[in-house]
Amino acid sequence: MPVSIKDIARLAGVSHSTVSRALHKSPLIPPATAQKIQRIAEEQGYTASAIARSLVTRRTQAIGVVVTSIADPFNGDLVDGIEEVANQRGYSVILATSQADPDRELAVVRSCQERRVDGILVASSRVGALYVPILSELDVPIVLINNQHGSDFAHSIRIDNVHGMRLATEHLLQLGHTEIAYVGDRFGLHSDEERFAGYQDALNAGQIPLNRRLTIRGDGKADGAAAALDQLLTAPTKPTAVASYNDMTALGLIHRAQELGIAVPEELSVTGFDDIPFAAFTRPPLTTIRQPRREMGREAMRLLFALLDGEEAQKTSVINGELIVRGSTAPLPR
Amino acid sequence: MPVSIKDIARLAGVSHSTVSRALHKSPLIPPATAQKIQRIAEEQGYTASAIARSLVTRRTQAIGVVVTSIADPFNGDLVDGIEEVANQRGYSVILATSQADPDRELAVVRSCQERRVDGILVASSRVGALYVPILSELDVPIVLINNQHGSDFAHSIRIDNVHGMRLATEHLLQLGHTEIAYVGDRFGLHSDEERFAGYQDALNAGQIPLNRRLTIRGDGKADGAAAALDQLLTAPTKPTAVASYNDMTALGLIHRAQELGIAVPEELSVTGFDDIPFAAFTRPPLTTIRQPRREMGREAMRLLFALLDGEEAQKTSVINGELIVRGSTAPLPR
DNA sequence: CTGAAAGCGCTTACAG
DNA sequence: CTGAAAGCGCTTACAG
Repeated sequence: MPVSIKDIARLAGVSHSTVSRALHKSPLIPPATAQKIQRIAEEQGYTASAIARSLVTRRTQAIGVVVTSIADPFNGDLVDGIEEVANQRGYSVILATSQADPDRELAVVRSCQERRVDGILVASSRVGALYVPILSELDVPIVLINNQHGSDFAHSIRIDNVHGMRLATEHLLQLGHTEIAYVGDRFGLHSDEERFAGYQDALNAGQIPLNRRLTIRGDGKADGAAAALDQLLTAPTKPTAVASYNDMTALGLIHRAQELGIAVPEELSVTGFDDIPFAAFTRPPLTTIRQPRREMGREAMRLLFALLDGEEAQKTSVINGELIVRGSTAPLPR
Repeated sequence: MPVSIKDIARLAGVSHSTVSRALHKSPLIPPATAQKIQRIAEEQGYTASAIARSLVTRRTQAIGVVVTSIADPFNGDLVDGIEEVANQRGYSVILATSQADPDRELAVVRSCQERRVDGILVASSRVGALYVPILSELDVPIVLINNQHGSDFAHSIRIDNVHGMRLATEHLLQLGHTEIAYVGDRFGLHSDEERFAGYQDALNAGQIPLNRRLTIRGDGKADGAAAALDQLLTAPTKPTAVASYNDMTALGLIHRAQELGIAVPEELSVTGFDDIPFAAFTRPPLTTIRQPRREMGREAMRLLFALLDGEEAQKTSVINGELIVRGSTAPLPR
């Protein structure tokens, strides 16, 4: 239905090869001819078919981005950064959600392949270690962002979880806390293991023995955190501070504490991880570890472009988080 | 580079037509042959080229989605709903951001056209009335979501802004407030005009005269809201309640009020609009008008599919928001 | 400077 | 059941 190069050729009385050249501003075509052809194309509302072009150039100028959910504000920022640098080079983004389901992740990666995207970006990849080879064997370049399987995958960029949680825990130690709890995510999440390791590191460095009763699992969301706090309060020694796996957990903790009449930060200091957009607006505003999401998106896209350009790119780049001190933490009252 | 139908044909000793048929499970091909071909395809890691297929079928099974910014949680939910129903029918989503810039919006729509998407969804379209014809003349079906030009565009789905803000204002009136301020967005936003109209409607119905000193502009964000509150407090009659254009404005208002030692909701009731994910987590939690974002995304996608299926679809569907009463509003103390 | 030709990887009527 | 042929809309060497 849309007008093609042939229609224009007929109208202009030239061959379609000439039209193609004129539209590409080929130096071979004299300006007069080129302008005439361009005018006709304009009049006819011609829009080149990227599909046809891709078939011959073997480039789609499109990259596939797979995230767990686009509704997650974390991914929103990430994709924004990706889009920004993709657009600078005229690339489009094909978005797909994995729903944090490994099978679906593989399926959407496959769909990206069918569309012949030039490269793929996967955030929070959850395919099990068994499937990692499948990803590696794709003949399209792929880079992972904060992947959840520990494996040192082909190319990836990730936040330094150990370092970040150590920062948060050290902050709590410096405030004088010693009974510091850790509320994690569900079992098996690589990032949770790493953050827990950072928590342990800081405790060790501070000569504080690890108290298993103060280590507990949430679910990465507010609800799980509320339940975790209830459980935490049954421990013989009450924590005066808690380092949370992420901001949503911290928010749930604070919410529940307030319901129980426990003042934050006066009676309980709480740290988060992520620095989601609302962390600054909660009451009290959240002390947390900022992940430079947008920048991570940009960086991942740059890495992918480097790969596409055939450059020798580093395999993994690790990004540091930053401690943002706000109002949810306070010195231990003595 | 990827293996093609021809490679498989050679390996299987058949023509590429037969391979094509076998891979599509055509009833023409006997099971034995089909299985053999499928096995070879599997072994060779064959992935069909959607590009080549699209060229002949004239369908890409892709739809273009243009939003102002994907980092905006509002759009995140919307896109999630879109993706959900798109995926059910095997469609992919090509995402593009307009940055709320009309020129860029037109550019990305054009890029979607080049990619020969089967349809286009545009959220919060901001192209001026002058450009609306350009959108209407596309030969690809397009549906708009909450478009910002008042024009009754081809096909669209939108929240009923007048109704929503009337709901919020009526709620305030019922609590006994009479000095109710309105803090809007910047000048010229269609949705702001509509919400303001809803505010006026409720006031009229309640026999409350409109007080211009209580009508003020924010910028749709927390910062602008803080400034707006400062200005509001210089008015001769202080408001006891304020209806805000959106949640971010309400949050900024509450934040600033608390800084100034004004208790919310005891001394000042505040309503929002949108019901962003965090509205339930602020202190006090926000009374607001919920926009069913995900459902709106689903509905828009369904409308687009109806168009693609050649069905007679309604032109505009208007969705009602819902009043969610939480803690930021209280009866006027007497 | 310009056109005819080949080809990108498929689908699908048309013959057999 | 199967293959040869045409064609989707382009790009680009190859001749002239």
